Amino acid sequence: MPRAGLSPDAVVDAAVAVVDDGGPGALTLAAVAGRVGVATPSLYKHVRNLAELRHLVTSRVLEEIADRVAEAALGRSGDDAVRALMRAYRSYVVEHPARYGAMEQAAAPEGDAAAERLLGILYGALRGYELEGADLVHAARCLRSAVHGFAVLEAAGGFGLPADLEASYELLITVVTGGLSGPRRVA
Amino acid sequence: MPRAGLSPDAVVDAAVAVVDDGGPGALTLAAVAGRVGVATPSLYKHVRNLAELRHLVTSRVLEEIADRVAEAALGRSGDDAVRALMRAYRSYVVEHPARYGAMEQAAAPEGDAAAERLLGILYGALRGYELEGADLVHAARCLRSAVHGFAVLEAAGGFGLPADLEASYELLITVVTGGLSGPRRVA
DNA sequence: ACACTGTCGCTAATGACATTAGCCTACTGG
DNA sequence: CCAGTAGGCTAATGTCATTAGCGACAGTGT
Repeated sequence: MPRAGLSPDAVVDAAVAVVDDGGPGALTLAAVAGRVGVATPSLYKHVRNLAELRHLVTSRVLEEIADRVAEAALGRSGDDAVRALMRAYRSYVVEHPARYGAMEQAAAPEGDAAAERLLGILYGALRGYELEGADLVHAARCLRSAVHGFAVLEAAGGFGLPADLEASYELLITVVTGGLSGPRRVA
Repeated sequence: MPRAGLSPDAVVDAAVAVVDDGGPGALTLAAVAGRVGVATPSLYKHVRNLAELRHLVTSRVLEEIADRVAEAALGRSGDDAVRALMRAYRSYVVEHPARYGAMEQAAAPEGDAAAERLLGILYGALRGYELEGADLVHAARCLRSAVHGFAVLEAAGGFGLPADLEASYELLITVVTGGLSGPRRVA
């Protein structure tokens, strides 16, 4: 038997592919093994178990989002940065709804590097608003809620007709930028 | 063997209880059967399968949220109504995070009555803003995104420290009400 | 009282998965 | 060339969902 030449990364690649066709529910070790042409137990040489594989998948997805969002926000600041970030975020979800949905099954591990990075980018985009301490934290949470909420609903088909989703999202962007840049200090 | 006196509703009750302790991942037919003191296959007399049970659970949760939110918004209008609605929504999530999380595994069936009702309440709360047609739809989507996004993140422990979540949510309320009542027509 | 019928619960069996144990062999460094 | 390890495999176990088929109990109409 020739070696399959697997690696943890290759397993995650395959897992992502499985999710892409078939949706989050299709992510099983059997499916991944089948895709890379290996018996199911062989995967355990590269991945601790299904739970870990799921975490690796969400880390991968977070990395991809962070890459895209970082590039979009690069060289921008204030409302402009937040707008670009939000649009880039959604563009990922629109392109890979199944991947985004896959994250629901395994939250990012505490202290996950990709999650931290994405969060950092988000804080960076808010820098232009000159928020301090707790206010900055609150603003970041609002931004996350808005972006993630829309993403989850759209990825899951939670909105009725897909029509005009762009316009809805533009409104959300307006609401968020308007609300976070305007009224400081809400307590 | 004395009858257990089950019914679809009773099965959903038990399923919700299973989710409450144990989290969404603990929802299995075996666990539900054990809780009501019945063999697993007996559940099929009341529920088509696990997928349907999950849907029934999400309908139940949506009903509970709709009840709470409807009462909160009753007799209020405009920003006041939206504020009350948002606070009531989150209060449910804080009390029953596992139930809320359980909805991720089974989106509301197309045309689900509870989902429609909740959506209707939401539209009702926005009535005070005098939005028309597409603008109203966009506003509703923004409201849903914000509320659901925050809820998902909080229920999943997605925010770091739980500290000050109240303040963060109040900011979100301010952002949403400010953004939706102010600038009509964003196109 | 009594048979009748359908409802509801049970046991047995099947099949998909995850996971573990233990074996065997292809590479890799000396 | 040789040894050791990494990476694959088969076999076995346990949990679950799901289906099939069996029996008992409750309510109905006589």
